[in-house]
Amino acid sequence: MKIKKVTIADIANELSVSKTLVSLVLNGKGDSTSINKNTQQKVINKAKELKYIPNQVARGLRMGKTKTLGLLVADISNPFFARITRTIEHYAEKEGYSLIVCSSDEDKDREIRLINMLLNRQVDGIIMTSTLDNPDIIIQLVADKVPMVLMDRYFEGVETNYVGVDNRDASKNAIKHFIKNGHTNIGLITLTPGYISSLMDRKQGYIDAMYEADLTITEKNFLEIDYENLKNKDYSTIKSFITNSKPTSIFTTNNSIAIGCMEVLRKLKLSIPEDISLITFDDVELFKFTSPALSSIAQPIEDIGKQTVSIILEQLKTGNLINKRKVLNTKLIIRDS
Amino acid sequence: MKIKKVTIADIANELSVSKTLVSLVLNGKGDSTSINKNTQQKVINKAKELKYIPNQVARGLRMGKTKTLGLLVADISNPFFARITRTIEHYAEKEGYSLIVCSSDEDKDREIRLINMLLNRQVDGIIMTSTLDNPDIIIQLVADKVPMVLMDRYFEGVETNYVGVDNRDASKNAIKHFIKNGHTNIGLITLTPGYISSLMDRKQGYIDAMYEADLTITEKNFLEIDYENLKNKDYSTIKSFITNSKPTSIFTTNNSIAIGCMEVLRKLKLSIPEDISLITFDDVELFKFTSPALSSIAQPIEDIGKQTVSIILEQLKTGNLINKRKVLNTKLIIRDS
DNA sequence: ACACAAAACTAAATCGTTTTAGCAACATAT
DNA sequence: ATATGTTGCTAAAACGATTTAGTTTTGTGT
Repeated sequence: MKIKKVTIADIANELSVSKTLVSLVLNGKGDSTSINKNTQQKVINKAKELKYIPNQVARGLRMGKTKTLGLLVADISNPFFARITRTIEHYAEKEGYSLIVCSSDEDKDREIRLINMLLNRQVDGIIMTSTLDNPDIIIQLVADKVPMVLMDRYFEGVETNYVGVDNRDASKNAIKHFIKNGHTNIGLITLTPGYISSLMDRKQGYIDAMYEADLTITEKNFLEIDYENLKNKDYSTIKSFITNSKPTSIFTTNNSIAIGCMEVLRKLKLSIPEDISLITFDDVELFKFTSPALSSIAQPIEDIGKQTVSIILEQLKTGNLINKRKVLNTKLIIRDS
Repeated sequence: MKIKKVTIADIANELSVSKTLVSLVLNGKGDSTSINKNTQQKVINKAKELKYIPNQVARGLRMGKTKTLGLLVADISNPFFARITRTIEHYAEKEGYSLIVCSSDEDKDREIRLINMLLNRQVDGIIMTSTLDNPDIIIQLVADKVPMVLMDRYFEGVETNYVGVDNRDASKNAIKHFIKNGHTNIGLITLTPGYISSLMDRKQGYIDAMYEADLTITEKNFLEIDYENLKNKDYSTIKSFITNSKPTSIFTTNNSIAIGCMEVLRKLKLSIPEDISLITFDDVELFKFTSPALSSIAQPIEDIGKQTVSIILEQLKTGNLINKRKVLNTKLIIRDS
């Protein structure tokens, strides 16, 4: 049934040499351990002949490293995370690392399970966008010296690596753009788990801008929508928010909310930007082609991925935990909305 | 530097019992091997106390299975694959499987390297959208009894599992729609690696429809664009295709090409559908909101993922290779383009 | 008090690698 | 002739689990 796999022992037996020798040669340590060139070639040939495939699992057990990184995102099907994943894969691969990818679905318990799964699997490091409200587990990971980078979301007071953007400033600029264009009733729609740092900062940026412009903010300016509802495309709360608060402009804190918002506006036969203006965090390629083209805050996705990998690799190479914070720049793209 | 990890031996030592006992208890085999309830509880408590985390790598080595699946897609940042990945993750997780995700980038050599990487890592099975022109490696995998499912793309004459859609029929219907609306000069834009089955079938569906309607087809009806150019947003070939062939309608064989096409049409100041109609394979959520809303062929993404996992799990459970072909239905969504 | 079964537990092998510590043979230098 | 070094190789331990094939202890019936 199951085909017997070729091991180092098979090669050793066929050539009547020791496993040690085979291992040494196959790991390129033949020269430094003064193994006969001839013998080396024989081993290499035999390995090829038998189609030897090294067993990374055995290797991982012995060496205590798996050359695997855990990547925990909120939702891999969200284009923002999908694109980040692609760049992370790209840079990780260069150094021989593979990725175990998983989605927390913005569910705290699920995230904890997944972190444990990744630890079970002995990943060499974890990259994550955490949705936890309580960073105890993260603190534990730091204490256990697990190489880690928080992406997109950090925790106040937790000493670990972080790569993200200046959410507060970016949002502030977007809102200032609204204000400059004469808006005073500006709505903000964000996600319910109120403790996600990136989302909190985006909200704070909104508040900053409003405050600076001496505009009043009340509860009627804010809507928080459940991730679950968003996922199920249940946009009823958005609908009632818009009909009740009647904002002249809306800022959404991520791309999925923006899509929900467009859906609702269309249903309500409200047009953008005539009736309501819209700016959203996260740029998606197609926003350029939506009707109207959506204004958005673009994150430097390529760079986020690159920096993230670079930090985690530095930890893996040096063996020391480091504590870096990279705050990258966003770009406010004003289109027609 | 590196914190010593708690092993089964630590628990055994602290309680002065054997490793065997600990292992048995922790695997829920305590009752069936008649281990004292009291002892069992002690082991469980101690494991919790020491924060024992089972080492999946050691487990994988001993048991010969890693509870990991390899998922090889063309490009994880493409929404089509990102969404499929999400559903595969979902169904795989239910049975305790994690995913090593990687992107071939439509590059044959890269794909071969990635397949070997997955085998190295002893994944229990491989799900892939292969971009190979020569299926020798796939045939070898079948011979080696590696559990596998081809997704989206199959190989003629290779006896293995496949989950996908009826590309030929779906495309044919789309083209028929064009023809019904009076189009005779219908362009088709597809990807260069001409041997990807799904893309070939989509082209064939086009030919079928044209043939049935007695419309002539020449080379001027077709454009193949390099994946590399598409990735780099170099749309020059699309531009010259449109200006030279002057089609009144265009069928694109995937979502990225459609986006490139919209970009070019915009640059050429040609409007959809007045100057040129457009239908594309693959539906993306935002197509609903593009200007104009893009007509498309939607694949049953949820179902593709579900069936794929179900087939690979069946193989893993029974230990037998099976040979299933699931051809699912698409939906032609006619919007305004 | 003795046999016999059931309950409770364990030593050691195993999975496929890497690596430490060392052996044997031969060459070179003193 | 003896020490010293180099070349070429290997045995065995280790990584952390699971599992086979036991052994020992306890309980029950006669």
